[in-house]
Amino acid sequence: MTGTKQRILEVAERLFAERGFSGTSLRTIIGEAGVNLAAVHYHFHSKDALLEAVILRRLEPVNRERLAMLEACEHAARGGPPPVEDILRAFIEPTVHLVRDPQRRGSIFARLMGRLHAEAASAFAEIAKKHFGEIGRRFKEALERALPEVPQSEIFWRMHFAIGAMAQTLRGSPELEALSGGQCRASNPEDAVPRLIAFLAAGFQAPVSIPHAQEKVS
Amino acid sequence: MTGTKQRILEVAERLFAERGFSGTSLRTIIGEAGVNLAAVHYHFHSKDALLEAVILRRLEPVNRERLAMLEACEHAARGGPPPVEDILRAFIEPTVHLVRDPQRRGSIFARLMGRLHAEAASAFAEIAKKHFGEIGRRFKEALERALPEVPQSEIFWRMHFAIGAMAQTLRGSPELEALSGGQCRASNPEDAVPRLIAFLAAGFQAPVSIPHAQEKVS
DNA sequence: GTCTATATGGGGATAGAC
DNA sequence: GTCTATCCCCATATAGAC
Repeated sequence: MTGTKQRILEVAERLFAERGFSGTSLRTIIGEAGVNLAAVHYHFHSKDALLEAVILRRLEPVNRERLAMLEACEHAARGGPPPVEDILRAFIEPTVHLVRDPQRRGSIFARLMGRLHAEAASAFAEIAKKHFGEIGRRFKEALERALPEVPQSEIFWRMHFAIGAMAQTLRGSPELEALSGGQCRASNPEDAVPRLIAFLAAGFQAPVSIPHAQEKVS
Repeated sequence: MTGTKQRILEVAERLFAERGFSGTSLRTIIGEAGVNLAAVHYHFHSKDALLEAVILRRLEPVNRERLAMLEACEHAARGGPPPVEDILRAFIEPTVHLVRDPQRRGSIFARLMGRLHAEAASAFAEIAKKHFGEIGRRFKEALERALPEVPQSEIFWRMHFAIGAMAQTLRGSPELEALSGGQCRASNPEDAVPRLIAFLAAGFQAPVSIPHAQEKVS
């Protein structure tokens, strides 16, 4: 039966999300998945490759949907730049409302993404660089067109801040939820995403006060 | 000689920041510190306790300076609420321009804080909850006064986003720096902090569009 | 306070039978 | 494809001499 490979992927995804990559051992994974240790090395070749498989399984559809949403809102804008909110939504929503996933597995992967943004796992760093390059450029261009008054390098900074806020939201923050006394359950994407988009859109549109050397300002 | 304890603390801080907690072994630490393995267990009792010592050594002065800066800007506002920018600066700058540290050790700890915000290390979760509670409440109150038009629960959300953006900035992001072709070196606090504050201040002042149940709106 | 030596367990990976 | 058995190394932690 080849449910084995699937079960490994799903348990690994959950445990990596909960405990991090280096905090999760293959033996824990196989224990919860009820499979044999050798099966992991048979289906994937190493722990690093398992992580890569876990990520790619979700990231590729997410990135496809991101581009589709971006193109849709650009088309809707009929030549002009779409509103910043729409561009941000195209980037953020596919990560949360993951594909057409009946269970809540999407949010588990979202937590994994948020967590891996912070972890050292070199395997992830390469994957991120490889798969983020194209997406990043595409959204950067869209944001530049939508924000002609913001210099190019400042767009990078603000994308940086935005991704941090998004990653924090994806992974959740126990101490802040505790502080709010349950008023803000960041783990609930339906509550979080519209607020996040409003916050980030305002940030992107903030006036630029820091001098930027040798740049086209529009 | 008790340089041993110091050297362990400093090497551990750097390695935890670079590779994460579970990604760093005591053996790597003692190798770089040039001390004996048993010395770690003698001076600290366990790896968890070592992490706690590493964090507390920096976090307590940081939180003191945060409160001092907050009180200073509140005093300067003479009864009225201080500008949001000043409140944010009081929270962010002490993490970066750490105490009066001659070397660049401050930024190493900053990276550690950014990274640990994401890692599972239960030891850190407890420390964060304990030491963030007071600071969090204090800054939440200040932000509420400065933003009377923003409902209370929305303040929590925006603090959440802000801390995510701050943590990302503290820890740096190789893929974004690569994308920018070196235009935005997030690891350089002097460049990052003023931009981060401007971005976050705009986000905090964004108009509130999502309905908030049963709350004082001012 | 600092060392050597060692206890004890867990880690990723592989060979080879079935 | 799946299993058992095992290699080999690394992990945290401790005991006890100096």
